[in-house]
Amino acid sequence: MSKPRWQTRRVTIKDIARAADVDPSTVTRALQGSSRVKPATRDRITELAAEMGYVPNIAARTLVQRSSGLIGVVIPDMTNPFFRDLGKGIEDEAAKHDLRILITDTGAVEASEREAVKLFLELKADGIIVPSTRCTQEFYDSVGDAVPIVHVNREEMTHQVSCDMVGGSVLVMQHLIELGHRRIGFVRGPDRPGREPKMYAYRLELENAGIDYDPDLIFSFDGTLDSSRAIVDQLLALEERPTAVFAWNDLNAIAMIHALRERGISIPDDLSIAGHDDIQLAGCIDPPLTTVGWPMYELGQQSVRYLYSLGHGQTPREPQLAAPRLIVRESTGGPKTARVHDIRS
Amino acid sequence: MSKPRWQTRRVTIKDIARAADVDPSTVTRALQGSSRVKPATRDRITELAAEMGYVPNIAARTLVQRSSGLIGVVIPDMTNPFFRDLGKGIEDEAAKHDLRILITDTGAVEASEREAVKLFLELKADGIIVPSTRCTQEFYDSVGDAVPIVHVNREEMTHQVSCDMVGGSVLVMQHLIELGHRRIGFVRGPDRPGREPKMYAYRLELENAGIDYDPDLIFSFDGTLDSSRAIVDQLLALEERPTAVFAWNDLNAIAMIHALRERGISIPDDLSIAGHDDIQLAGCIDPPLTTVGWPMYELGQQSVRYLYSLGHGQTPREPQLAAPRLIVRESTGGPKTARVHDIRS
DNA sequence: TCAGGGAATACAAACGTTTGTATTCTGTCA
DNA sequence: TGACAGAATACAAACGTTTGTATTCCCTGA
Repeated sequence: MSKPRWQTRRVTIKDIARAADVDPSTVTRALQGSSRVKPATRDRITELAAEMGYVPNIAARTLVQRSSGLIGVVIPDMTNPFFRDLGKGIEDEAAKHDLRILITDTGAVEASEREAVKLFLELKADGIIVPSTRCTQEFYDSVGDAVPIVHVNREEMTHQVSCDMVGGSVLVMQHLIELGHRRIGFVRGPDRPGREPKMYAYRLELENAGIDYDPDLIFSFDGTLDSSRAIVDQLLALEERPTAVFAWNDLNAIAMIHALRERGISIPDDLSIAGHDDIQLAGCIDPPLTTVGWPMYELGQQSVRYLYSLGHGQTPREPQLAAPRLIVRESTGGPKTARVHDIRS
Repeated sequence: MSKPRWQTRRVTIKDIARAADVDPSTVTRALQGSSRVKPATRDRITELAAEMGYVPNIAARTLVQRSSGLIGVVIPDMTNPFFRDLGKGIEDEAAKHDLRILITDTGAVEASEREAVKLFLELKADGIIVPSTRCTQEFYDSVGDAVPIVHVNREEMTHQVSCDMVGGSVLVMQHLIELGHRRIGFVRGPDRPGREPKMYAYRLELENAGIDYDPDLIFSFDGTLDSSRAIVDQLLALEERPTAVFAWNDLNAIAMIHALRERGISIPDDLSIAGHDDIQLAGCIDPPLTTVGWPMYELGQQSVRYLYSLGHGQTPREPQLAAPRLIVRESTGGPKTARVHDIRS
């Protein structure tokens, strides 16, 4: 294995020190703008550093400071638009604290998530943010308190910020029930068993409306297109079909709409469909999708603030749940231009 | 600022050494499975390490090894499904070389991309992979050769692997022309001026078919929904409308289809539309979208192999262009079940 | 019994920063 | 002129690994 030409020695603080004829510690202080060094010297050093193409060595800094200034974000599926705004919120808020973010996509695989967390631990990240974890609280307990970890949308975790999932689903269910639907299908997804806020809201609102719960109307979605298709087949095979379906998310809803239309079912005339997440495409498919949206950007910011308080030994104030908004579009018989309902309207 | 309880001293190799009554160097070698340490000792140490909850400090290792075992991936828009498979390919291939990957989403902003590259440089990454860069070759020249950098889909860059963009677009154009279209619209996107393989293929095939190039049929897409909508307005305002449009990508195509239908245009009867990328949803919108797909996973693997050869001073073999496949669906009058054409069929 | 040799382990320096403390310098005031 | 304060800078240790070399140990064979 020949010596790679890439690992040629890079410019270090010592090199700059030598060039500027000062001590390395002065260079450090100059570079971090410390008032302990004379302005003239500082300028000379800064200029020299730029000139020489100095690139700080995070590893060395991390070693002595025992923290890297990095926040790790562990995402199950980065193509889910749900996480894009979250990530942006995290990044912007992190920047305010001079923190930089690094992302890992786990493909929603539990083992990858563990690997990702381990990686960030090894990197001495200042914090880790985990939306929609696949691992258990036990795992997170086991990694100890080397670093603060904040979960997103996992209310059962110790440190978390979340959307008001129940509230969002309640909005959808009330909307469907107000439209007169009595047989409402529900698609359940990869939630942790026993912790299913959407399902909880579904049953709650059925009960409030005096509608009996029918297990035949519960379908299971695993995230794949095939699974959406299978749900449609299952649904159409029912003797007494539902008149509305609350899909797991927008991708699931869109795939189901497609499969239903292929089989000659008209949306929303024969069947209403509501999604979840309000992805960008939700408004520009045919028919446009009724769905629930969330302030993910703000949630991202919140998660960093929470992390930051944890990291500084403060007890973070109880995070309030992010409020959902219902966007009524044509897939449930809504108007051509979407109508938006906040939770309080 | 109270001392964060998180930075409590962690278990180090020295701690293990003390517990096992050996020298730190022996612990290192035991942990990396060196044959220089007696199997019995090795087992004892490994066990002890696990027991004590040892987490390696990447920073320290990076410092002495002058490389972190990390590959940085700089993605313009992580929600673009185009990059998901690429990322997976990168990750899997990287794992074969004991490298781990870290992702940054730049939001397609040039300045963020520079920041991201800088970060990976500071982290002493072993390599950087940049799909669809927004920066110039000059910038990448300026960062020097601290680390190998491989670009994806930027044929003008020194080190790159790419899809056969021209070939893909040729497939689309030939398909449309074979269908009898003579007025074919083209949507141009954020390509670097002067380097527009799609545009090149568009004009090439027009010429081959003896069709005059009409600048009125060229539209511009900036990645937003509004932009797609604007294109539709512009298109419909034409005196002599196109009968087919080659969209910039699937998202653009889907948004255009929606806007067109809103205005009463029937797809594909009044207007055929072809997309680009073959995202997951392309097959399950209405009408299903004719598009071009790419072996992104393989391309991801290829990029790591390329990186690896660079990093080891080998001249990487000329990477062959990844071959496109045309998926003909209903949006250009294709059959109910998609028909797939490879470039040689 | 001892020399020789390989296996196993210990030693020590190095990686590039940061930071607490010590030192030198400069100018001011008595 | 000399003492002193404060500014500016230098010194040196430390962070946690890795790795080349040196040392110790144990066994074999003569």
